[in-house]
Amino acid sequence: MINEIKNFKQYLAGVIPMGEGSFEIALQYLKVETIEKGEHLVKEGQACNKVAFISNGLFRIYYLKDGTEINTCFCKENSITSAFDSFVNQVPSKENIQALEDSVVVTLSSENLAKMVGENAVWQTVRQLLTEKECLRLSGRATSLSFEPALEKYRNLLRDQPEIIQRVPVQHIASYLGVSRETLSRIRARVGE
Amino acid sequence: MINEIKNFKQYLAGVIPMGEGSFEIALQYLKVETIEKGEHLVKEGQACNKVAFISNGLFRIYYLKDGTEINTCFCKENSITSAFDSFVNQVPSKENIQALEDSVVVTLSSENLAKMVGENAVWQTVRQLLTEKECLRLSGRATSLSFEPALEKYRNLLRDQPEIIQRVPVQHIASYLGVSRETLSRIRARVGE
DNA sequence: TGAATTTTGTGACAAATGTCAATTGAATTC
DNA sequence: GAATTCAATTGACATTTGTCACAAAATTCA
Repeated sequence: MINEIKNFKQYLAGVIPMGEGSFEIALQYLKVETIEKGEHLVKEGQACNKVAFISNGLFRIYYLKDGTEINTCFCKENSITSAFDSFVNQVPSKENIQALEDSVVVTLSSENLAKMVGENAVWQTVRQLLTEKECLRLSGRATSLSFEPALEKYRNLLRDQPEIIQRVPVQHIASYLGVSRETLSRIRARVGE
Repeated sequence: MINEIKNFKQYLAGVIPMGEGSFEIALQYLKVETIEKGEHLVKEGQACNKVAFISNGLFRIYYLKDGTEINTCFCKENSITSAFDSFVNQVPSKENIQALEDSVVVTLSSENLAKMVGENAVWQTVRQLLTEKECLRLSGRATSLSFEPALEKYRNLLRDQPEIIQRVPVQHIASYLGVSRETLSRIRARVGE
């Protein structure tokens, strides 16, 4: 089994204990893709009909508001990324997913996921758990966006996802936190980070 | 079948087509509760082990930050409310759910929901769909909190949930939008609403 | 390497929002 | 129905943040 698939298997094992053979159903459906820095995994307007497990690399999810990009999420190796609304409701995506580093992902189409759910109920549970995880992430994001002043938002990010600050250009972080680049610049100068 | 249960059945029919008899499994597990204005359905620190379908009335979900209440959601009749994190992960709730009007709800414990999933797979799908719905709601909330100036936040709320503005005290709306009461007051004066 | 481009940082100022205090208005209670 | 409490509004001012302009630094690419 190639490394990327192994990583995915291991990731799932951390989400739910899977009996022998449950994962093997997936093998025929999984696809390994290489995405270069700057390339898009999903573009606005496309239907995003897959989820991607990131074996290696880093992505950002963003959408356009009045012509400017607003980042909503950074996804790094050993996690799953997708344009959620598009994937779930089979509608064109409003979101873009772009690689911030050269990346390798394992993709699974919604169609094939549906087949897997039919073959083994554990995959339904996987789907449920991943959805719940996404809920918690979004809930945390909503909390950190409301009422926190810019400094605290930055500190929270520093606490919760310190790697992001190392690996993501400042302009993208600013947009993620909902502050201007300049404000974030000044905050960083003050924090001494 | 009493009215509240009927309402719940009808609500579910809108979420997923349920075959004859699928809903009837639930009857033995559902409980109808009356909550007076001001009372709490869930309090911080408790484990929230149930979801509640609101047949009648209105609730707010809020948490405490440095002693002040921050509202994260308003839930009205014909929708479902719960302290999501607590329900899913069986941990003490950080959220409070309080009735803003005299209300009647139909509750279902997580324990019983699990039983129902065992008896009929459609309930697993119900759970999945409701979780996805919650994701979309949270995603929308995160979007409206980030970068929108106060005026636009208010306009968006006016567009998306006009009833809330009629039925919820202004102070609670301000906290929901992430602005001070005073600022919201001034915005309302300007908008002429 | 060196030029061009992009990203980041800084200063000056304007706009938006928060805070505090006082007032008005509405709801509740006795 | 008057008194009391609570909620909402308004004014004055301080603080935060955004915007614009430009400089410095880093990165990209020929």
